[in-house]
Amino acid sequence: MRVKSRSEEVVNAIGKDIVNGVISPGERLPKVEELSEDYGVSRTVMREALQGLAARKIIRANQRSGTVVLPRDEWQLWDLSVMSWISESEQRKDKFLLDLTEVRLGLEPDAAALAAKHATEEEKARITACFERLEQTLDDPKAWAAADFDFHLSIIEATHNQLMAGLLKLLHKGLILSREKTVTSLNEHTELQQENPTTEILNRHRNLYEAVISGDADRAKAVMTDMILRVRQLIEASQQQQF
Amino acid sequence: MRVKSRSEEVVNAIGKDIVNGVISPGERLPKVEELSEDYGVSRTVMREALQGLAARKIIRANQRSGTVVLPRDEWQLWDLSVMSWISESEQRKDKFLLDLTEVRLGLEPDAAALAAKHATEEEKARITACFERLEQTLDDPKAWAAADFDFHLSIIEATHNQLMAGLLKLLHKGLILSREKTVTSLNEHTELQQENPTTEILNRHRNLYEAVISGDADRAKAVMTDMILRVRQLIEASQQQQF
DNA sequence: AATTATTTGTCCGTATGTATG
DNA sequence: CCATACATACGGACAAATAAT
Repeated sequence: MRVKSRSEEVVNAIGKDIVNGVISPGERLPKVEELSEDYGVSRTVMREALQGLAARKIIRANQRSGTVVLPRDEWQLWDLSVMSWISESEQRKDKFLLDLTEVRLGLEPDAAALAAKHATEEEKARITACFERLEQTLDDPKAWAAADFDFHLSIIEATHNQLMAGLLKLLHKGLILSREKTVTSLNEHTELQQENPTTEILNRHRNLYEAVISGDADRAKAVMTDMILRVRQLIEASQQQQF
Repeated sequence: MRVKSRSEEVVNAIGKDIVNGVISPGERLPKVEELSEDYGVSRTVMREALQGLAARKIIRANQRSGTVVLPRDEWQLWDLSVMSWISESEQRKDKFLLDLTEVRLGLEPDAAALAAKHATEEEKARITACFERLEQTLDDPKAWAAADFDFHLSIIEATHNQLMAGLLKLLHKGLILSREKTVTSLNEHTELQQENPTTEILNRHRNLYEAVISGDADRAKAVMTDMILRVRQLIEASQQQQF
């Protein structure tokens, strides 16, 4: 396992505080020397940490006038660290999951259509292998989640659009983060709502799989749209229920 | 204007070299001391620069074994700096512009629909103001481009989805970068293709504007889709022509 | 308009940690 | 398990920018 550097730790600590409103946009951070004392690291490390936050457009450093927190709409949300801080934030995580799903709804059906159009034989073979893994892990939720991730990934990477692929990869990682941090587990919830959800879900995946492999872009798009709409329903239901 | 720090300059220099294949994925960079000598900066600055590249998943630093360039599919493409390097790369920029447009096609129609559904009175007023600015700048290409950017932004921000808004903002900035670096200017090209493109384009924008203001989500989505498909046609035509 | 004070930005000598052979 | 080579971390000094006086 990869061990986090000191500056990464500090980035996470300060980043979480900012996301959770402990420090608000517009406020000024203490100067570097003070911060480095607070967090028990050298100025070098603290400077690197501040640069990490600045790269994500969360703070801006100005000579003499100090370092300030930038307004929320400037933050670079499409970053795994920022996503993890939001996923852990009680105030933010619900809206975050819905927003992610909305973006997914725009992109992933198109990605499926592109994959149906452009997948090479090699890519189709990989998609097939991923689907077969899905069939075999119906009874093991953890293995199924991993297989599901790989299945979607194999389709995403067949789009031959690196920008879209990178974005959807990040989005799915965000979804996983979001699910991990959700106490009222979505898995448990789906089990409550339906008698036999897994075979129905597998059939949806089979539809998608067949559409992509057979090169039917329109059907792939439609099936993917349905799948995500279904997920959104479950999320909305699960979030309603909390009150 | 904001002046770039030394480390930012070094990030750009090395980043461009990597994007252009001067240094390839898998290759190892010289050690920090050597690099800092090559670029005429201190080790501190070079370390900050390397961290900037590492944050974008372009390199990974390992103790003892040194710093290596990561494979392309790990790079964080959704970053303005990375986008600017690609936009300046002769080998990459054409595909990049098409890929961007494809992502736009997935997202922005949905964003328009969301805006039509959720825009507040205040946001509608801003959208109206932006549209009126469009009407008034028909004869000034530079002012029109700026007004166009703001018009799209005003719709994007009415989605009430910060993730989508941040993404589309970045995407539009990427489009601008891409256009700036394109020698065979798209503007000139459109003028060659049509007699009177500007009024037709304005009418498309009026359709979109009216749909959003009247809360007609389906129409807003359809009009936006048409607009982007039209842009894609022009891009494809312009890129074909280069040979 | 000039000076000063404060804070970030830069430099470098040194020490420590860690993975590789 | 040791030696080596590299990134990582420390801290004191100075440079540059700019808000306040």
